[in-house]
Amino acid sequence: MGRPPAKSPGKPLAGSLDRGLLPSLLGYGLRRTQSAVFADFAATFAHAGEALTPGEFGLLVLVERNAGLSQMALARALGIDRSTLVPILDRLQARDLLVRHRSPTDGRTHALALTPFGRKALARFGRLVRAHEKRILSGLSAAETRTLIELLEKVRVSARPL
Amino acid sequence: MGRPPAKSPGKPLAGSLDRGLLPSLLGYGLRRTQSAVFADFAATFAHAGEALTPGEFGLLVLVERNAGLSQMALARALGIDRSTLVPILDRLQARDLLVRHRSPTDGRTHALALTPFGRKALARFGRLVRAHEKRILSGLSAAETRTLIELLEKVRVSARPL
DNA sequence: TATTGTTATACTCTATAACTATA
DNA sequence: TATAGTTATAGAGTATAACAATA
Repeated sequence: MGRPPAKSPGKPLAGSLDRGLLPSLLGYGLRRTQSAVFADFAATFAHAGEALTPGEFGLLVLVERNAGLSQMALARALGIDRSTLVPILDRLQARDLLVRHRSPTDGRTHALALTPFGRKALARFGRLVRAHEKRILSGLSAAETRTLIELLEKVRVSARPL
Repeated sequence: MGRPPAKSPGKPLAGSLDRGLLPSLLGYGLRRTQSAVFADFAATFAHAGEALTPGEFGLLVLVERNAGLSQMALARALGIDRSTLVPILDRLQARDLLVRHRSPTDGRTHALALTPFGRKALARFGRLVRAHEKRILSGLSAAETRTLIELLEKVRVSARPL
């Protein structure tokens, strides 16, 4: 949930992957763009004295909107294994952003919820994410933004479902 | 260089990140699409009995096109630290895809090059990548593909240069 | 001194397998 | 038995710091 930024390529070597080689190299463009977007996300938070990864943000939003959900349900929604989720929740819980409550109805599950502090923090995080999104989309018109999101979605469904 | 696929989200919980929350959530769409594309890449290679990550493919192409380059130059081109590159090259060298030659002019550097076997393998890999790209772009017209790549590039330059 | 490659170390994300508690 | 959460373990990407060889 938050691989390090991987700085953008330095000097373009002969035959950089930028173009030429293959039909389109969408995969490569996607990776480069994502890397830049990730770096911008991190820089936005660092500049505000906050620390959060895009994955953590998504997780917190999910918990806020589905208070009481179980770790299994959350793991499924995030597309990760339940064991992968454990240390991530440990960290967020250690930061007092969320808590694991014992479910009264099913002793096996934990009911996840944001703490009051977590809710306040998430409101702050949301503002930062909005500023971040605004910046990375600053070169696109509203129509282009919609188009981009639509095209990404089309690609996503064409990629192997697995 | 090749983080595991991270399966696509399962059942949509209330308030999935899919829409609503923020202006556009381009970052989220980007991550999901990239994850799906990565999975398709892996599946394409696995189906052909080959194993390679997008990062390894990019590295091999760079070495093929810039035979003799140093590890520092390659690390810079890939945007990773030189120490990160070492185990990656170890692995590719162990697979006999590339070799580190001592540079005759500068004893500190290694001149990287593909092996004959590596060149043949890369030709095979290129065909698989083309098939993969064709599949993930199957839902887009040629014009849409161009548009997508252009818009991704625009986003990339808007994201913090860092 | 500065640079290159390597090693040691440390995170994080990812997974599988096995264990515990509960159903 | 089956499910939820945890732990143990392992592989890969990422980095920083220190070291040897070379410039």
